[in-house]
Amino acid sequence: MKEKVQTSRLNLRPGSRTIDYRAELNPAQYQAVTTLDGPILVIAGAGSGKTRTLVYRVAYLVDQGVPPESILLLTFTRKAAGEMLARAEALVGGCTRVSGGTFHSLAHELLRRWAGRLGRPADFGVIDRGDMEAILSELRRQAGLGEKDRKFPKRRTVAEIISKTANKGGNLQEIMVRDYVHLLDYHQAVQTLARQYADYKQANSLLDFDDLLLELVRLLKEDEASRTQIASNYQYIMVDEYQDTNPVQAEIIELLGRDHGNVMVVGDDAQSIYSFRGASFRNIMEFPRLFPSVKIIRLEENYRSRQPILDLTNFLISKAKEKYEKRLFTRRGGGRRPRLLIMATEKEQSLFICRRVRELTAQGVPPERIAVLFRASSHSFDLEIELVRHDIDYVKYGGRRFLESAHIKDLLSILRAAATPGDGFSLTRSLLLLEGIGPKKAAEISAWVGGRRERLQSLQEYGAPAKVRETLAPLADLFAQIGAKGVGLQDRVAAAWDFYRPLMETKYHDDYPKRLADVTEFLRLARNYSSLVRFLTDMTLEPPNTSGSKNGLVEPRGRLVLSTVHSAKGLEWQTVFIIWAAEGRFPPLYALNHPEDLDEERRLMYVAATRAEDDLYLICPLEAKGGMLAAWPKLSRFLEDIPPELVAVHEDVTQTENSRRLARPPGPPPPPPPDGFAPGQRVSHPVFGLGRVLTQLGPTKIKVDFDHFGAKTLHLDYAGLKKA
DNA sequence: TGTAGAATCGTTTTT
DNA sequence: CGATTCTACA
Repeated sequence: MKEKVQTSRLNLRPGSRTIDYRAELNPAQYQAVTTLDGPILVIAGAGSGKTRTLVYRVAYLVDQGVPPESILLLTFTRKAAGEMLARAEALVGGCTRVSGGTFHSLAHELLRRWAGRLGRPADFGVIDRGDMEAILSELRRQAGLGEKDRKFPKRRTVAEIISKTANKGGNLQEIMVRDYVHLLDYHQAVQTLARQYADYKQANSLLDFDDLLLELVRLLKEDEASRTQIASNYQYIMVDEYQDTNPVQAEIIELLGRDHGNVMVVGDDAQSIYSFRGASFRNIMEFPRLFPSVKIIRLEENYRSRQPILDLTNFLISKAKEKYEKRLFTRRGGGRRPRLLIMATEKEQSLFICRRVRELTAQGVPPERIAVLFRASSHSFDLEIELVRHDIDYVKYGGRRFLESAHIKDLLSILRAAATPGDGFSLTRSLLLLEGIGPKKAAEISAWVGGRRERLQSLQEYGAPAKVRETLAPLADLFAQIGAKGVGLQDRVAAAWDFYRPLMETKYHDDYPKRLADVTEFLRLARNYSSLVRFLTDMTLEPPNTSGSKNGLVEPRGRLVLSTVHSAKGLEWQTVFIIWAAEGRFPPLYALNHPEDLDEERRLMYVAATRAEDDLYLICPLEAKGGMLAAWPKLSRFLEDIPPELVAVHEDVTQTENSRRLARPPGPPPPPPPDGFAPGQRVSHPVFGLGRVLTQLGPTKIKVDFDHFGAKTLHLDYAGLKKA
């Protein structure tokens, strides 16, 4: 069969080193590694050697004579895949191939090969969330929906609703009733946009991330012959980070594994942090329903962190409302208690980290063994400024990515338009680059092309004044050049760049050099590929998150690591700083009202804290800033009730001023005491906006129902509440 | 009418 | 910094 999927290549040569499985693994790990038949569910705690177990299992299976290409290894993130590859190579090395990658890359590859069975073209384009949002706002503009209506749902929210509907298989209205009650007025409009979006994808041969998985399920379900044939390629299926999968992914696993049941999934319910895209830790508990003969193995020994860190993380997670009991322990003795630092300002926080990183590296700790973690990528902006000023080199994971920059999107859209003539979306974007062509003409021309390759390559024949034809000619030539047979990928990419370079020079004159560096990186990445389509889809499905990446992971050698908590999943460092552990940031403001969201935020804090091996710093600047924080600056609720013996408050940074601030929250200067508010009175709050007074609970306490944040109890001295 | 450029706004997390 | 909205001009 030629339908093997080889998205990532795991290079292994068992025998290049003798592995003594029994000695190198603990009994539970050993059992997981060596069980050959039937489904296995591994419930594992943080730092328990999950990846190690999977890697050893691959080696073991190969030792047992299982052909490596019939082992399918699936992970949720490309980072996890990269990590696994790296460890596997460290373990053995060699050149054996294992099938695998992310669910999305698997789906993409299978769909391309089997597109005919679904009656769709094999050269569909794949669009990411940014593309989806761009399409939605264009559709909204065209339909003239909610013009000048400031309350109209943002394109991001519309995209979210549509994606949730796809993932949960429910209907759009139900989803909106449950999660977007405040937008229910717009339900008709959203419904319309959803329909138009579906039509748009159909017309332009596009699939979004959700479609990839859903279409694969459709293929496997509707065509039993295809399913058996595809499934027979994989004798063993292994899934890492199973708590991050959604029901659609679970279905894929079931469909691929049901013939033999040799499916092993590994996960930790306490680390489920992707519910916003339909993942649920409940999936783990659903697994035995999919595979009733499952064997359940628990890995509870932690090999990463020292006991004082585990004491704290055990406490953190014990407060979660819903969880499966698990108590991690370690044999790693000694270690210091995690330190909790309250600072007056963000600046102090940044300076403290610079100073401490300097000290640590002076003591011989490699910078790449130190990480600073935060809830949202913007939280590190000030720190980044200070790091540059202190000449401390760093890499940053998460946040704005390479592909989101306009210049890379431009270049990519030219290549995509040329490679997939049906992709009118990319064609439109390419056309917009040309002088004198705006949204109207671009849409017109794109419609005229209508997916026909001949027309794409002779754009100048589009009936229009000579001036427009003149503008179009170079682009048509370029498409012809890229689309020509027998041209190598490098030449195609180079041609696109030759075309775009002068445009970029004028369009982004100010920061041309900075963007040029990105393009150079883009060209370098292209050198690893020989097929244009392959390159383009990898750019969408597994984009590098910054320059200098390998396996989607930046080599941090010699550099401090900055990361969002989401991107830190699965990684570990000797020393970890968690910054902005403050109400309104971690947990973020928008989570304060939803208990389920708060539970996920708590797990997020748990994931962050469990990344630390030896030392953990929790830092909270008591500074209200830009309306990001709660009513007044306050330590994160997750850390507030920690028993004092579990953390150390570091004295030399908690200066007198800070102690005073701690004793009484500072907040904005208290407004003159209002005369009192009557129930029903409309009020406005600096952070929560408009609302209606419910009851006054006492001289300083009042309960207000905010339009966008629900009911809240406020302290009148601090809240800055005004009559509206 | 449609395009280009200036001013303003807002910013979770990810496949 | 990118998206959106506003304004000037062809």
